[in-house]
Amino acid sequence: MRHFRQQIGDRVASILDLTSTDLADSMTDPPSQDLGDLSLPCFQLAKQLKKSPPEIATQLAQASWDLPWLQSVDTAGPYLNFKVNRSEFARLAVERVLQAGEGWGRGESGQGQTVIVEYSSPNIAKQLAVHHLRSTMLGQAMANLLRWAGHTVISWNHLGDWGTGFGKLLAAWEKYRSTDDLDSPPLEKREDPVSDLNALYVRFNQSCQEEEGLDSIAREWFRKLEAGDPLAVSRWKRIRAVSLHKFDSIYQRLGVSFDKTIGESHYEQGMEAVIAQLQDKGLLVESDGAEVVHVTDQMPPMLIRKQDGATLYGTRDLASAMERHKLYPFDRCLYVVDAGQGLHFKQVFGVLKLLGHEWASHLEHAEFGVMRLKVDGAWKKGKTRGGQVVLLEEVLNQAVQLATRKVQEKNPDLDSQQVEQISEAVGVGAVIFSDMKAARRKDVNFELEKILAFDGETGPYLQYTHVRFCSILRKAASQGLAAGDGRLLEEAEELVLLKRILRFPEVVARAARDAEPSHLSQYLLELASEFNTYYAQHRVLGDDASLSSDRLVLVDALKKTLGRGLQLLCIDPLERM
RNA sequence: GUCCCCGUAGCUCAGCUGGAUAGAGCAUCGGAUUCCUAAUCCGGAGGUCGCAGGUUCGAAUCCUGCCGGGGACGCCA
Repeated sequence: MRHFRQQIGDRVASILDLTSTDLADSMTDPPSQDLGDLSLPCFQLAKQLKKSPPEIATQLAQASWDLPWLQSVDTAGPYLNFKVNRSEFARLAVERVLQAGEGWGRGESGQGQTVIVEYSSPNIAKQLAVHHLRSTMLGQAMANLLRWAGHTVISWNHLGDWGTGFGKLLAAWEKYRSTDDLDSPPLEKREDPVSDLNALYVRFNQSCQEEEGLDSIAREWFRKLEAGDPLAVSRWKRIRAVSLHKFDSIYQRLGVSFDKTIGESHYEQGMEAVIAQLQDKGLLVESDGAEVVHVTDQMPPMLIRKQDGATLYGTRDLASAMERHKLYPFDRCLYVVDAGQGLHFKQVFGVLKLLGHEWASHLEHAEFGVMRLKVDGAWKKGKTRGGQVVLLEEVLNQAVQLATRKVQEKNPDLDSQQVEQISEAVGVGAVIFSDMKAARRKDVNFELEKILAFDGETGPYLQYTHVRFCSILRKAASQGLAAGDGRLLEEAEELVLLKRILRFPEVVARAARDAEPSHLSQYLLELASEFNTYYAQHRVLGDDASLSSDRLVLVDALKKTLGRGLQLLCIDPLERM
């Protein structure tokens, strides 16, 4: 749509003899279609030209407008309103989309820019819970959007595979061998090894409350791991491997993948070098036996090394950022992590800046609101520690199960393989969309009933709309109907749809810029809703063959837009459901 | 106490870098299916945009203060 606004902007600039203009961006849609299809408020110009807004509007309206896709230019007080020549506009719009082909919506706003997106980043030896959905899906959608906007993206999974917690796990492995020996059956052969590991961990933690000395045993195991003790390392590696294997199976269902999966353990060797740098710059300060860096007066100091000499995850984040920048000198690096870690990232970014790294300003905490679970009637942040987690996989399975029933009921002729494939896409899509519908900063209360509601503004609604497009295209193909050029698309609802379609590239660019997938979610809902309104009023394939051909091409453009949009959100666009 | 995020209809949320009468979905009430999938569509009812100032020709949108909710604030990640 910007393409068209730009033409108006250029013409206005030449009429008024202005050189630099950003008029294309200040144009809006009039509040009603009676007033026009596009509007330029003249207040800004009034300031520049020292004339009243209505005066300028009048002057512009009286000038000659030779854009072939414009019908008329009118004023409404300070507003300059344009009416589009529907036939010509439609022809040009359709042409634009179809020429772009599979690359429709692709932008060049990110050309030549490298972006790292860190997301998901689960801890190994723990199951993925529903709340992991947030970082995982938001991050994957951001990566997709940034790529589609032209950036070079490196998607990054910063695995939590290091820390004193693993000392506990290794201690538990040893302690409970008589009741649950992880070597028989071996971890790798078990049905759900991660769940077994998690159970062992929880059990150990509970014992810590009652039994004295378990903590020091756990610390000792972590020390062994750090020192490279063969048994500790081999068990840790096995734990890591089975965890990754499990994660991958879920990532695959969600359409999630990473260019880099690097655990915190990777940075362990680099810790001393980081600390040396901080020391050289005179930033490291002793405080209560620990070592800290004072970032600014606005925030508490960042803890670098504990009293016992061990480093913390923040120190590893410093090392990680520096290594990343060496490998891929990025223009942006997004951390898709919950808002609760705001201070932590401020400290990390601040320390990097103190170290003299210019690129510290390229680091962004793409924060999101927490997911709360209902615990004893109150909404609480879901935590693994106390048990009480809802497993992501179980939520997916429940959604798919419900979708299966629905698909079978609506479409009894499908064979079982089709039902399975469609249900998976609908169920998983519903879960994914429910997580990305609202702005990422909003906290979300986990309500299974709402996720499983397939009516209204939901993933299934979008997929259903896509299915309608496909049905029409299938039917047209079976009739051998050719695509038209769009010049007969003169209905008001058709203009609404064409304008909506043309905004797609702008929406992608904005969503990428703001790291805000919900911009796309909202856009797709509007597109679907406008189409369904149209669909209820007009027949696409009717008696008039040439009109049908033109409407067909509109449906094709809609399908390209919605289909691509769904893919960017990791939702599978379906042919039937 | 300090800092961060949020506060729009009964509930869940849109509202783009300020622009012409604040929009959806759910729930509720009433309608639509000979015809491209009714997982849909149409209509009714429902709002002092938390409150008070300020900036501006113009504020739900920007600034300040207050209130309410959530979160973070040193040896977990």
